[in-house]
Amino acid sequence: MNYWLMKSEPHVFSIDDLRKLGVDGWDGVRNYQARNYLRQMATGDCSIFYHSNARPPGASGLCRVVREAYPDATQWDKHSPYVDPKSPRDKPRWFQVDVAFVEIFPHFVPLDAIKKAQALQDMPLVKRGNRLSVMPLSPKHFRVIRDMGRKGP
DNA sequence: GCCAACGTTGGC
DNA sequence: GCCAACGTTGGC
Repeated sequence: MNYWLMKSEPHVFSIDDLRKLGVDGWDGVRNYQARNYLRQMATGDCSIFYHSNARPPGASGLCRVVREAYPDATQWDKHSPYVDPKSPRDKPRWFQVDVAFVEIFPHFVPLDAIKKAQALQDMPLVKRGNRLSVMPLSPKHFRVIRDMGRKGP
């Protein structure tokens, strides 16, 4: 069982949107390293749902991988903002997984609090210049953020 | 293969 | 809106 953190801009897709849908495809990832992480995900893996470009940014809840990586159809959709005309049909560049809603944290965990938590100092998220939208978490980091979200400060 | 120009991310 | 830190692109 692996743990992840996945970023979404809540004005595009929020944890509340996922709650309403139950399950949704995590498409639109257009960074090779993030794509590689998507391909490492296994059914049952748990992920922190992180709200980026928000006020404040932070961890809003949990989701779970329910379908492993398969080609992201938006790469061939001319009308999609995520279209990639150079991606070959027979050798797709971009992949997505499907995730299911698990929970919304009763206590949203702002980035600020993540930065202040002693146990989270070595997380990739708080390292300078990290812009990855999908990243692995250690079990400890996952647990600490989850517990902050459930119990509050 | 180098690297300048350009585009994107995302916190502030 | 600003800008640091990247990643990507394309000319050479």
